[in-house]
Amino acid sequence: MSSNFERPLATVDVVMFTAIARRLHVLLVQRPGGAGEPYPERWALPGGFVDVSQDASLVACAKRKLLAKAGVSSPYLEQLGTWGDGKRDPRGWCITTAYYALVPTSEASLRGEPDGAGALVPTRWVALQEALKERLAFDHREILQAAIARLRGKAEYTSLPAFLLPEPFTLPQLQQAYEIVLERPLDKSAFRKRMLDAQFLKEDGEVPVGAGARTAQAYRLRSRREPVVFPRMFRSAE
Amino acid sequence: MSSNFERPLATVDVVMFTAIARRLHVLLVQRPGGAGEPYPERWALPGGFVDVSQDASLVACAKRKLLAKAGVSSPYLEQLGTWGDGKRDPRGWCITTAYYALVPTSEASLRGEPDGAGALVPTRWVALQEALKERLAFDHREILQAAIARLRGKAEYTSLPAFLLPEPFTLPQLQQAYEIVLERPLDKSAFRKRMLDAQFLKEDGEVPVGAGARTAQAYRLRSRREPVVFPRMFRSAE
DNA sequence: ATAATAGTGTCTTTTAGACAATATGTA
DNA sequence: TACATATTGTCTAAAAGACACTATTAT
Repeated sequence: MSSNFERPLATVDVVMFTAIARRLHVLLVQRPGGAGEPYPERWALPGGFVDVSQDASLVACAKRKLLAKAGVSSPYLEQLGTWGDGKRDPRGWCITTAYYALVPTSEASLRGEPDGAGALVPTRWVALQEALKERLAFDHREILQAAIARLRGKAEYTSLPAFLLPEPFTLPQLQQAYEIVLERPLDKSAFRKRMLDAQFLKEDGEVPVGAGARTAQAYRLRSRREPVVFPRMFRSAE
Repeated sequence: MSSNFERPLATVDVVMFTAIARRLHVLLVQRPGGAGEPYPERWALPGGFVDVSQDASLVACAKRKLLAKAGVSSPYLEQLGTWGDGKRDPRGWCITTAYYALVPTSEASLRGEPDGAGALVPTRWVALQEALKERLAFDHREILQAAIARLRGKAEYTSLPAFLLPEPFTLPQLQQAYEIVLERPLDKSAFRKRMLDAQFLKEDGEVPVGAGARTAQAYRLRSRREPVVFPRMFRSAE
């Protein structure tokens, strides 16, 4: 019967983004160093085998890892893609479905989780620039680059960067989130018009903004599920 | 060790689109009727188990199915997403990675392939409207809907519908491809400006267009690999 | 000449970018 | 009051939509 094919290994990896000190960071974990372990002690994206007896679905598996590693339970989470071939894992033909998540800055608390043997798995937020210099395990560099491309691409025409902010937030903070993702300055007036016209924000009081300056209008997202799509890209992206 | 987890089943499905008689069609195959077969005799997307001994990668597996079922070897092919949980297949926890392909109209020749037992697997191009009425096997209706949403979505701001056409083609034919995908008429002048400004076409002679009418400029794609991204969406999509 | 379809031009509308000007809070 | 930052306004530019107009070919 067809279901008697040899089954490939199945894993889930998660690219978790957060903004720290005005720079994008990504969560990396260090692989164990034991004998027989692939890529011992290399840094890698958090992930692991799908546990058929525990995970109801692929996305449930991703959420489990998100909670275990970053302590967040419902950030923005989207499937990024699936990589599968006979060579990406020395243990055999292996499929990984990758997700990416945007973790609001304040919630980005680290959790050094004990692994199966009770040892602490080293875990840290790494600036994108540094992470791309690392020799990551498996094809995780390629997956990370795909995640960055997806995030940057969607930032050009959706409200996606808003999910990097804890609520409520101000328009200047939102603009800063965009600038962190896109790595270029945006015009203040055009930015504000665009955001307010898109109808995805609702007002939520005012907040002081420090050091003898005017208070700012605070906003919340109308929906934390999906970003809204703008009718046009930012111009300098062309 | 971690690789001793029970492995889920792994399959690949392909949503093949083509344009026939000014309507989008999708390729469906009929599932076998034998005892123990899930969804016997239901129509389904072409697909099947990843063959670890034969397929170098997931995309190679998708290409194999594309060649076997529709007889095309290098149409536009893009990963759509991956569905995986314990309930979508009665045979067990099953992951499927779905691809979608745009098959140029003239190449859409059907191949009734013999299956393992030598019987012919019923295969047909079905108009989208009809396909969505069918009670498809597994979660193939959901996958099909995701593919349609992706195709329509990308048609709003990329040159994707061009991959439905055999080369060379004319601008009016390209406009028709867009109208078939988007299911709404587009303005001729705005459409032409947009396409020509995007620099993804190169001229390739002229072609008569029949019945006492002016000949049309023919074009080819500069690249059949990737569609180009326009700086703005079609307006009526807002 | 006529019909049919390809291709162009013009005007308006929308939205972004540049950047100056105004508003409002704290020290 | 002075300063810092939020917020608004004005002008220009780019691109799309509407739609009328011109061009070219077969009969």
